[in-house]
Amino acid sequence: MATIRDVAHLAQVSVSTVSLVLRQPHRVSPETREKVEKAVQELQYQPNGIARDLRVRKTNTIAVLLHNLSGPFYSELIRGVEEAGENLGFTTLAAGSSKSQDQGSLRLLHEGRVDGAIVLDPTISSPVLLRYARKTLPIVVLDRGLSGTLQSDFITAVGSDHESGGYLAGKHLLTQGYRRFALIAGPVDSEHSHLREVGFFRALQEEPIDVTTIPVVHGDFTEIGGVRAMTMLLDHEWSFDAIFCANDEMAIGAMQVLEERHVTIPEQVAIMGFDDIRLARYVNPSLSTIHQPMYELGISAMKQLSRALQGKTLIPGEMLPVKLIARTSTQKRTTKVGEEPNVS
Amino acid sequence: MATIRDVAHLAQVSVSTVSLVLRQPHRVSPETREKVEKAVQELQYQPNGIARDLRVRKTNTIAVLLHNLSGPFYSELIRGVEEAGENLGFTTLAAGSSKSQDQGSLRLLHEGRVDGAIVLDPTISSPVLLRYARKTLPIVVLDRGLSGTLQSDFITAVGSDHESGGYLAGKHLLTQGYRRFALIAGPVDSEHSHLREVGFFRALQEEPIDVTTIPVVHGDFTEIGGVRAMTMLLDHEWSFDAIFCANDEMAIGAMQVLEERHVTIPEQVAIMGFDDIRLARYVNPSLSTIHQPMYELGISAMKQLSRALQGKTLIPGEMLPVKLIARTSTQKRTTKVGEEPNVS
DNA sequence: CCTACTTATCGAAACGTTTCGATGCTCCTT
DNA sequence: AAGGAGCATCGAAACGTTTCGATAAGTAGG
Repeated sequence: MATIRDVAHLAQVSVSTVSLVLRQPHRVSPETREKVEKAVQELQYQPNGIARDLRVRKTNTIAVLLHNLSGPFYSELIRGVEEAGENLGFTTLAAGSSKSQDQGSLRLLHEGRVDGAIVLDPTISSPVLLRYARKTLPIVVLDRGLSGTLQSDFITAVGSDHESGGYLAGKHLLTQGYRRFALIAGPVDSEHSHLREVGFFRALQEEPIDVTTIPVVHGDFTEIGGVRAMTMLLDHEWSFDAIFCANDEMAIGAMQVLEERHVTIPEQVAIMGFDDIRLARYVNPSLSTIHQPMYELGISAMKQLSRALQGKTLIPGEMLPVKLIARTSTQKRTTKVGEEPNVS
Repeated sequence: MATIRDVAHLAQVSVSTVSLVLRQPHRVSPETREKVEKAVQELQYQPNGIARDLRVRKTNTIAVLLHNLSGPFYSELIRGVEEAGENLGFTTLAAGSSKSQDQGSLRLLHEGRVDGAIVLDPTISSPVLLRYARKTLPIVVLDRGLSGTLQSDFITAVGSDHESGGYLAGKHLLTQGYRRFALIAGPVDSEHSHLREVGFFRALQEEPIDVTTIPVVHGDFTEIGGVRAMTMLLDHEWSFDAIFCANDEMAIGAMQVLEERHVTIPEQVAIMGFDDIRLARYVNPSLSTIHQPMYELGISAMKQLSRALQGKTLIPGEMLPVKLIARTSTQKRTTKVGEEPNVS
């Protein structure tokens, strides 16, 4: 690889002049500029970004840390980050996180290879993030909780309004005429699941419905977890006419069990998910759910980061609105189904 | 941020000694080692990766270039790359590619920020890649063609065996008893689609079946493209009892049209896709397809890269076997359907 | 014609590491 | 006791840029 020195030599000028031509062409006379440009061409010179970064102490790069790059769930979100980043002049890197700290994505942070980070990986603990965050490395956590209070001025969260989502789900099921509910929640320690549950119950209580009689079983956010949860619910002969699942994956698992047991959806039981993953539209019946504004979340996160890098103060914790997506799994009950819609 | 100089100062040793402690601890006496380690702790010293990279002219980082990070299709593949990379001591970065060349992912390549690249993005042209590839920056293209002959020793391809995939699909439909075929291909310039088609026809000719009478319509690999293609096929009143689609997305689009028109699958028409995307298992009826070994492809690509970086020569063009996934969309025809399975 | 200002170019320092060869020491061998 | 080997430590150069202050040359004003 040719260096700036080689170019300078070939063009018979100093190294600094070459640099000047590259960065502020107007400051150099047309003749020398041309000489230099010719040399650059001839040598196919490409400035070394690493050297540049070292010198200017800035990389114009931000990292997106994912649990694994596998999540189809996050694709829209990343697209938002990337697009906003491009407009703002940043290169976006995505990295999955590996177990060891000295390798993989965390290396990007502590070795100063990026100017900022957007963290989606729930397996990276808040204390760890807190340790890395600093003026020259602001961090935005996205779609995940930030357990404990945040001491740092250089870290913030953006996410969607899970509580409202739960509320929307509850309201929807109520207006559709359902009255006897069951809940398949996420892991107990999932803040998101908890918020969705809280919102859901808030809606029911407005009716009012006695929420203490509603069975709640905790799944693990996976399809198979949904299968297990639903099986349990059914085996214990709980009665209900609508199920709210804390995410779509579990809802889909639950639907499979219902189908096997010849329980019709939505006639006998309505089912509602959360997230609006792609699959939701395609399962049979199509799954009603709550849509999170993934793309907008990405944009928003990137903007926050950019603000922070300009030295502005971070906005503490942004929350974006979600949207109800009504599909057939919660279609209004036909009156012919002979069950009284009574409370509890 | 503390630098190595600060550490040296605090520990009362030279800079080089600190470096030695960090890289080859055994070469320094226990006493000084301890002094240095204490200073490192106290200052929370983290070596600057950029400076290190500049000095040693190596980044231990490889880039995965995607068209957009959105592809759920590629998640398994990236997982393979990442895992293999981790074992080999590389950090993996994924980057979507943007339009401008000076920004985004290509910057990683020409500015020397990575030691190698795995390219999945079909929008990056082969000449461009050819220009970047060199001894110190080997490139592996994955799951995409490499148009034209390859002059470079530093670039290679790994992909799956699309021709065999097509063949497998053809064979499968034949053994299931189908005899009158139609084809929904990809874009005309898609090498993959072409290979799949070739393989498919090879299978049919073994029967033998006169392939010249088989209608082929070109889609664009999208769901909506599948809808259009299927509509066309139906409107022109072609008769067929099985359709091979060059990918699952289009197959799913096609299925929607069939359902609307009350054509039953697989009784009246069987349908077969390619790729085995997640959705394939969930559509109704579930879609028979050809599975590509995405994870293995990722592993393989990473290994190639690692070989190249060790100065070994690249293996020219690896091709991994695919697998038939038979589901209900091609279920064996029941004999009661009164159509003679005649040739042509 | 001298001074003051502007413009074009340059040299050198700096960014934070790693690594090579040099410098002392200590200890062993003969 | 002299010489050599081996070890611990160090100084300095190098990686490839950018940028600051200096210098030289040219221009304008009085």
